[in-house]
Amino acid sequence: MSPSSATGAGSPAGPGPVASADTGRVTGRSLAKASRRAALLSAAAKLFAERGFNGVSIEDLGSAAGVSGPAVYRHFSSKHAVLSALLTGVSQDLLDGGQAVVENSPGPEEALRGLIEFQVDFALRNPDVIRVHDRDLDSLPPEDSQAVRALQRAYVEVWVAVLSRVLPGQEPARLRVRAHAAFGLINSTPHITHRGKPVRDKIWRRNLLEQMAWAALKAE
Amino acid sequence: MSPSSATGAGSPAGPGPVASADTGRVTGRSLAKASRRAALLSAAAKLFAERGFNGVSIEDLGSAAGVSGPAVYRHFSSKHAVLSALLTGVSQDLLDGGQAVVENSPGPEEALRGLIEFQVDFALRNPDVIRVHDRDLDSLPPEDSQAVRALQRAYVEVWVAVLSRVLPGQEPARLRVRAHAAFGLINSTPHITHRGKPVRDKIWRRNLLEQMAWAALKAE
DNA sequence: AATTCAGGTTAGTGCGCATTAACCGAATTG
DNA sequence: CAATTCGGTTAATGCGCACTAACCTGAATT
Repeated sequence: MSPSSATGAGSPAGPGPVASADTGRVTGRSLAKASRRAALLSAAAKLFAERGFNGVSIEDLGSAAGVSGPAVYRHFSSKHAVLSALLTGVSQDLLDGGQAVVENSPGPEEALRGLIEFQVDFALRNPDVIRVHDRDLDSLPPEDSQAVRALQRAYVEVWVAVLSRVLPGQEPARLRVRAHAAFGLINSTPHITHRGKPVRDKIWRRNLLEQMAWAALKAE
Repeated sequence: MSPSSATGAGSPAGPGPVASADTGRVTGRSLAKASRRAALLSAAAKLFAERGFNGVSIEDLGSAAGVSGPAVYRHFSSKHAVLSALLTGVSQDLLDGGQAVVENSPGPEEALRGLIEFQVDFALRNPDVIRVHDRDLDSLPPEDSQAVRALQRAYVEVWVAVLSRVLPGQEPARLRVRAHAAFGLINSTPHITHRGKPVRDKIWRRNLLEQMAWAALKAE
């Protein structure tokens, strides 16, 4: 439910997870702060997914995390910064995870399988974040959204690199369309999910999506 | 570029395209009015796609259609009504088109092929509307969005009915996931499209998406 | 123990923007 | 050729909401 990493980007550049601002000490306060931050991001994922970025007020956000209103500004410099942190975190996780999958795979076919499984797993586990990402990325001020887009592009290129070894001789542009199509296919389930209820983890759904993605990517 | 039908829903229930409100006469004014309305819907599709429903003001909308500000209220009862008309129109078009395709097909395989081609064609021609539909459907007040969702569901059921003849014996729930996945795949291209520029109609793109969709739907 | 500081709180404040009011001139109508 | 209706205009109006101010309290630091 909660985004796994989602560090950085709250204050200008967080020195590391869980540490007091000036001294590097790990105090009781810094722990509390970190968990507040996490709670805020988690609430944000849920609320933004349900009602959209503009449908959620700072007050909503705060009280969903147990504090109320402007306390949010002790953790994020603006409402946009919350969204930014959320999307940056998730994009980074995807990129890291994708790279790890490829590195640990003996060959391109296995890598592609691994990427598919990874993406399906991610989409089924975090439908909220997927939805927010699809819908509200453009709500960010350009400079913020560029960072997210850069991560996104890098992730796509991970896929394209693998695809170019599985389907040698295909133009990169074609491969990029293939990758995007696969994302669209795999990420389609959040649209079925009815308003925020966690998708019950039917295994057949996971398998079906994997089969379809594989078939689509290898088509022709 | 402009949505094809998109009648109805402006005033409570438009009696028919292009006719003076009270008398059924086709006067010069009613023509002008109809074209204003069309211009507004077209502008709305473009602007909403670029900036999102909440990123577009009534003023923006009006001036993009050559009139300014509150004149919009002479054609739509509210900003939401504009979005509603847009999405209702497009959903109706899809449903009608899908049903027509199925009716004119000799058998299930041809019907499925036809549906795929129809959807790909639509997605490549109207990326704006696809994007608005994906992103801003939840910005509507519940009673409006239900109408759109109903049309959407009906369209999905057209696909499911065809799929159940192509893949006999599969549970409807599985087929529904397949249909949604196919939509996700096919509708993925608007996400590549860079900010409103019309997608140059590369044929290979169309063919590739059709191949992938077909492969995905028949997978396993 | 005295001091600092960080995270909360509750009141503003100000702006953007949807919607409404009041008014106009030209097409439609009888 | 009056009377009317309609689509347009510009000027309020009012609300929702992001953000700021001022203040409070208790943990961290010394």
